[in-house]
Amino acid sequence: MTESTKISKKVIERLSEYRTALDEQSAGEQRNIFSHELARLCGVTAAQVRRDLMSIGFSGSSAKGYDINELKQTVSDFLGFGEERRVVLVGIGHLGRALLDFFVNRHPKLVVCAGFDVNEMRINRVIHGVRCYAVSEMERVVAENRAQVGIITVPESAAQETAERLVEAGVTGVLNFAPVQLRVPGHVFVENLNISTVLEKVAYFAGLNADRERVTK
Amino acid sequence: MTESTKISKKVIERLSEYRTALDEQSAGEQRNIFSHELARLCGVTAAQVRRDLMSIGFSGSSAKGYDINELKQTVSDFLGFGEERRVVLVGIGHLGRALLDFFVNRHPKLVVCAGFDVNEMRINRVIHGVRCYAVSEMERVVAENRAQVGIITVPESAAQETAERLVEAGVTGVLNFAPVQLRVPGHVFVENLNISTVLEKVAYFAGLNADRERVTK
DNA sequence: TTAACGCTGTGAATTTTTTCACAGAAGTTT
DNA sequence: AAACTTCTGTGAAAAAATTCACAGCGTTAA
Ligand SMILES: NC(=O)c1ccc[n+]([C@@H]2O[C@H](COP(=O)([O-])OP(=O)(O)OC[C@H]3O[C@@H](n4cnc5c(N)ncnc54)[C@H](O)[C@@H]3O)[C@@H](O)[C@H]2O)c1
Ligand SMILES: NC(=O)c1ccc[n+]([C@@H]2O[C@H](COP(=O)([O-])OP(=O)(O)OC[C@H]3O[C@@H](n4cnc5c(N)ncnc54)[C@H](O)[C@@H]3O)[C@@H](O)[C@H]2O)c1
Repeated sequence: MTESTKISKKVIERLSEYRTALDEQSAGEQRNIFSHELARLCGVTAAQVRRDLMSIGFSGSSAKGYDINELKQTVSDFLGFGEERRVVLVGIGHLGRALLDFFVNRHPKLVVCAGFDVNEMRINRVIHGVRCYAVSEMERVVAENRAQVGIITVPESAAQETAERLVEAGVTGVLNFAPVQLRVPGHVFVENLNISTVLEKVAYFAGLNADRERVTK
Repeated sequence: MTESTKISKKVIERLSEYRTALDEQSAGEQRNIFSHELARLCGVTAAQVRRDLMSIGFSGSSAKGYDINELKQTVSDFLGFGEERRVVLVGIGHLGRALLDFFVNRHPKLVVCAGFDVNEMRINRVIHGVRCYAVSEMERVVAENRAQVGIITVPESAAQETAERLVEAGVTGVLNFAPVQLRVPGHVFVENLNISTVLEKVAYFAGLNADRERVTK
């Protein structure tokens, strides 16, 4: 094991955002960036940026700030983008297809290498550039591709069994869009992304704000 | 103002999850639920459930736990689902259509009442049951519907202007899927949901886990 | 050469979030 | 009716995340 101190989910998320922001900037001619500039791009504080970069041992100069290319490289390496990471997607429905369309050829290091579905209509076709298979082939295809990440966009009722199959096939990280709590072995990382929950949260605060406006006026 | 103490985003998110979990349970005949049961359904601790419910002033009985119906009602009311909340969606592309399909008639109190796009092909049509308009009609339609929430699924380059239009039209909460930091007035709540970031996070931890497995074995 | 500036890196303080741990309630058993 | 059991509600402790605040450095200006 190479790692010294464990780094939290929150920090990883922000590092990913820093990298994305820098990528978008990179068309520009700017070679360096200050913590407060990066902070503004990502909607966090300058101190937070410095802390996060400190936590991965990256440092800049007080006069110039951070070297953009070096920083991108360091963060990419840290996130494990030194080599391609393979991702598979299960459930090629509305959301699954949107994600395929979005990720294919978009990300340099995360490549969606296969899709799976139970629907005959989807099987053995290439959708948005990704070959789709029957779920019965999952074990083989995941292994052949050495895929570590699985995206679950199947109906809620099929999510648990899908997770189990993915784990069985060798996946160690799952991004789950179905609104269920998956039960997986301890060595598997699961992130549940429940879009309804997020929307309900937005609605709640939208309501508070609307009320406040009404009162204030 | 009615509110006593402010409740954090995290708590709101979990409350939403509790409600969802209970809804799914509700087919069952169980009338009461213990904190540890609800906790398990939602992947949190029992203490957390009790704390969260305490924070909205809901209490159960030590013998029976919480009354499911009462709890659903209380949480729903707290989240502002006493009345219908109107939502509009801008950018009827791949992701936008998936979301329309998903939310329409799915949520009892969050109703997507209109969609907007610049593409002629989408305008003045009904997609997944939702009427779609030209963005030039946003002000009128949002006002007529008293929509408080806007979902942004336009390309990154159009996200900021879309946000401004939405806010102008009266929206006080925005769920933004474009990977940019929106600048909005202080009375508007913005939640950025960057799916790439989430996937990168999953990939990172999947990598760690895969490494660990390899070492352990 | 000296002074001034604006930044980074980072202990320390603060705030936020989570967990602990237990008194007291309500039911059950003996 | 006493002894158990198992839960909730909640102070208090602990842990995690964020912010403060400033020494020290490289750069520029005079
Ligand atoms: N569409 C959205 O915007 C959205 C938003 C939030 C959450 N979700 C969640 O994402 C999931 C998918 O949503 P959707 O709208 O794309 O649904 P969908 O019905 O359009 O697609 C589901 C797909 O999964 C396939 N499928 C069913 N069982 C399967 C199995 N056992 N193995 C493999 N594939 C299987 C179906 O054939 C179908 O193609 C659901 O759990 C939903 O709750 C969707
Ligand atoms: N598809 C996904 O799974 C996915 C995942 C993560 C993030 N996103 C983000 O969501 C956004 C949309 O993604 P998509 O895949 O649906 O893209 P898309 O190109 O399929 O859809 C974009 C839609 O927005 C419309 N549009 C463009 N400019 C507009 C404007 N000014 N006003 C109103 N409508 C406008 C287009 O006509 C099109 O219908 C992008 O910002 C993308 O980065 C998408």
